[in-house]
Amino acid sequence: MADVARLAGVGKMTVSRVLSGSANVSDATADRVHRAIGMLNYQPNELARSLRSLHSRTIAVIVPYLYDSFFATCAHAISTVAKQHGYSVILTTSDEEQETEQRQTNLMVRRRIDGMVIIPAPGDDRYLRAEMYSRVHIVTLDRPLADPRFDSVLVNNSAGTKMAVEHLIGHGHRRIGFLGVGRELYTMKARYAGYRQAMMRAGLAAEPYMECRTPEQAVEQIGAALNRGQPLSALFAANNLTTRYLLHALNTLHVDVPEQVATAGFDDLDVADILQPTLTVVRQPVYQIGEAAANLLFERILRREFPSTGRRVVLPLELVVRSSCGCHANAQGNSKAAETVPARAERAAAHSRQN
Amino acid sequence: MADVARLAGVGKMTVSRVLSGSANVSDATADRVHRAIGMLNYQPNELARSLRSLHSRTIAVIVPYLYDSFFATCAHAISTVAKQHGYSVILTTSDEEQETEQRQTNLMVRRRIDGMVIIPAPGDDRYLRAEMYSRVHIVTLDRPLADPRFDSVLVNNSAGTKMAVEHLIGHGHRRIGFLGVGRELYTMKARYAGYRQAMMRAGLAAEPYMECRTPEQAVEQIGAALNRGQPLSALFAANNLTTRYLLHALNTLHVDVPEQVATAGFDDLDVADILQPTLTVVRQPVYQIGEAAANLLFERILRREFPSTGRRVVLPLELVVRSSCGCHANAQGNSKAAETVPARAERAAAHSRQN
DNA sequence: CTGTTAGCGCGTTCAT
DNA sequence: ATGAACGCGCTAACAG
Repeated sequence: MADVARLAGVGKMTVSRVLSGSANVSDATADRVHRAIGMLNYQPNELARSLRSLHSRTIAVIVPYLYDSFFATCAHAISTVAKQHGYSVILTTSDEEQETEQRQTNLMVRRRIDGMVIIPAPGDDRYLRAEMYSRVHIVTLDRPLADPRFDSVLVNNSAGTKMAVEHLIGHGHRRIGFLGVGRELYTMKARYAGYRQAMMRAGLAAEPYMECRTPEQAVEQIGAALNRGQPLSALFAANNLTTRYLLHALNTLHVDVPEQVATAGFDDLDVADILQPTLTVVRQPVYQIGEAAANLLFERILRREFPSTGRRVVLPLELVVRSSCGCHANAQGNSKAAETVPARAERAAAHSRQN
Repeated sequence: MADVARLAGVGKMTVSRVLSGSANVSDATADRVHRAIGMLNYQPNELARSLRSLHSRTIAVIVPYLYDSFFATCAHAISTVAKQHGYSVILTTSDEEQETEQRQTNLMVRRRIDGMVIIPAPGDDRYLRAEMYSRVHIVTLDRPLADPRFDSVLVNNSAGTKMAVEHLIGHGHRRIGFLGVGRELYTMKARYAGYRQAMMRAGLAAEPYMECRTPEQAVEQIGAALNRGQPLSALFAANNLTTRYLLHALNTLHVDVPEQVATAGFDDLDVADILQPTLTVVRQPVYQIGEAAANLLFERILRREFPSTGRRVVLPLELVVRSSCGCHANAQGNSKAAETVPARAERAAAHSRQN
C-alpha cells in the first residue's frame, strides 16, 4: 500500500480512503490512486483490514453434512445471500456431533467472524452462553436452540406431519407406521409428535417409533411390521433419507405401493415425480429457509443488534399429493397430476432484502 | 493477550510461545499461563496471527453450485480433509460464471488463503496466470485448466461414456442419442467425444448433441427424436441432471424403459436402485475425487511446492449395470442384481494422507 | 480534501 | 528460559 501511495504521490490514508470508497477524495487524486493500484497490481490485505476494523465481512455456516440435499441447499442459499452482501462464508460440517460443532464454533470466534448460521447438532447447546459468543450474531436453522436470544428459522414439523398422516387416514388406513432416523433430533421428535397427534385424534393407536439408520435396518423393521398379525397398511417416512430407505426396503420386499402399502414422507425429493409411484410428500421451502436465516443474520449484523429475545420465523409447508398415498392410483406419474395443499403457517414472515 | 500475560506474571511473548506449543517454556510457567487463559477465557485472534505469520490456515473451495449432489459431495470431502489438517474452508459458488469465479478467487487472494480447490467455470482461465495467483496453491477438480502448472483430479470421461454406450450397442441398439447440458463444459465435451468414438467404432452414425437445459426442453427434444422416421431406441444422459430430465421426459411421454427405449447415464443417483427400472450408470468415485484433490492441495501447501508442471490424477470409473439398459429386464430392482464393471483407469493414483 | 499519529493483536529478532 | 522492541498492513481519530 505504501508503494501505491508513493507512486500516486499521496499518503497511505488517501489510498485507504479510495479503497473504502470514502467520499472525501477528489476525483483527480482518486484517479491517480486507481491508476497506481492498477500498475502495481495491488491487492489489499483483508486480514489487516479486518484486524483493524474489527469486522471480517465473513460469516460461518455450520451444517451436519453437506451431502444431504436439504443442508446443501440451505448452504447454497446462505452463500448466495452472503455474496450479495459482499461477505464470504466459512463452511464446516459438524457430522451431527456436538463436540465437533463446539470446536468449530470456537475456531470461528477466534477467526473473528461477524456471525454464524448453525444447524445445531443434538446435545446440550448451553455452551453458546459462554461470554465469547456474546459478540457474534447467531441464527439457527431447521432446529431451535434452548436459549431464546438466538433467532431461528423453522417449519411447523408436527403440523406438517399431521397433515400428511391425516391424509393417509383419509384413505382409510388405520395402522400407519412412522420411520425416523435418530430420535435425538429435534425434527424427528416434532414429526413423531405430529404423527401421534394425528393418530390419536382419529382414535387410532400410534405405532412405536421405527428407527432406520441404515437400509438394512429399514428392511428388517419394515419386513417385521408387514408380516406380523395385524400388519401395517401405510408408512410415513420422517425425512428424505428415511424415504429412500423405505422405498428401498419395499422394493427389496417386493411390496407394491400403494396397493399393498401406502406411503408418504417429509421432504420432497428431486426425483419424487419420476419414481413409481410418484411420492406424496410434505414439502419444505428449503431454499427459502436458508435465505430467511441469512437475511435474519444480516439484519442483525447490519443493525448491530443483540436482542435478548430472538425472532422465530416459521415458514409454510405444503402437502404435495401424488400417488404413493393411494391418490391418482393409475396416474402415470405426470407431475401436473399432483395437487398441492398449502399448510397453515404459524407466522408467515416477510423478508425484505437489506441494503 | 496482554491481560493473560499480566495475570500469569509473564511477558506477552511467553504467552505466545505457550500458544504455539513452543518448546522453550518451563512447565511451571506454562501452567500458570494456561490457568490465566482459562480464567480470562482468552481467545487468540487468528486474524492477527495470520497477518503476522503470512498464512491463514484457510483454503478456498469454489464450486459451480452446491445443490448439485456431485459438487456438494466433493465439497464435503474437501471440508473433511481440511478439518483433519486444522484448516478452515471458505466456500463459494461461481454459478458456472467465469466472472463470478474471477471475483471470488480475487477476493480469496486478498483474504490471504493458503490454497484453493476450484471446479472451474467454463471460459478463458488464463486469468489465473496473473502474478497474484503465483503465491497460492491451486488444484482443480472435475475439469482441468489450460495452464499445466496446476494439479487436477479427473476421471476418464470419454472412456467411461464409451463403455456405457458400447454396452447399449451390445444390446443391439443402433440409433442411440446423447443428452447433455451446456456444450461448453469440459465434461460434456469429453463425454460426447466418448459417445462418438463408441458409435463410430461400431460403424454407427453419431447423433447430434441434444442439449437439455430444462425438463421442458428435454421433453421436446426427446419427443421429437422418438417420433421421427427412424426413431432412437436408446438414450445416454451425460450427467445426473440430464438423467433426471430424461426420466421425467420418458414418463411424460409414456415411454416404457427399457422396452421402448433403453437408457444409461453418467453419474450414479442415490435413488438409482429404487427407480423403475433401476438405472445403468457410469459411476464416479465422487467423494474420493474431492478427497484426492484436497490431499493434493495439502501436499503442496505443506511442502511449499509450486511446480512448473502439476500432477494430473485420474480416478477410476465403473459401469454399474442395472436394468434400464435392457439387462435384468424382469428384475425387481434389487440392488444385488447389479453387476459392476471396473473401468480401466489411465493412471490410478495412490493417495496417502499427510501428517 | 488530505496527511499524521497511533494502535488493532500477534510473532520475529534480538537481547538478557 | 524469558522479555522488550519493532513491524505485519491497514484504518479510526484527529489535525490542518
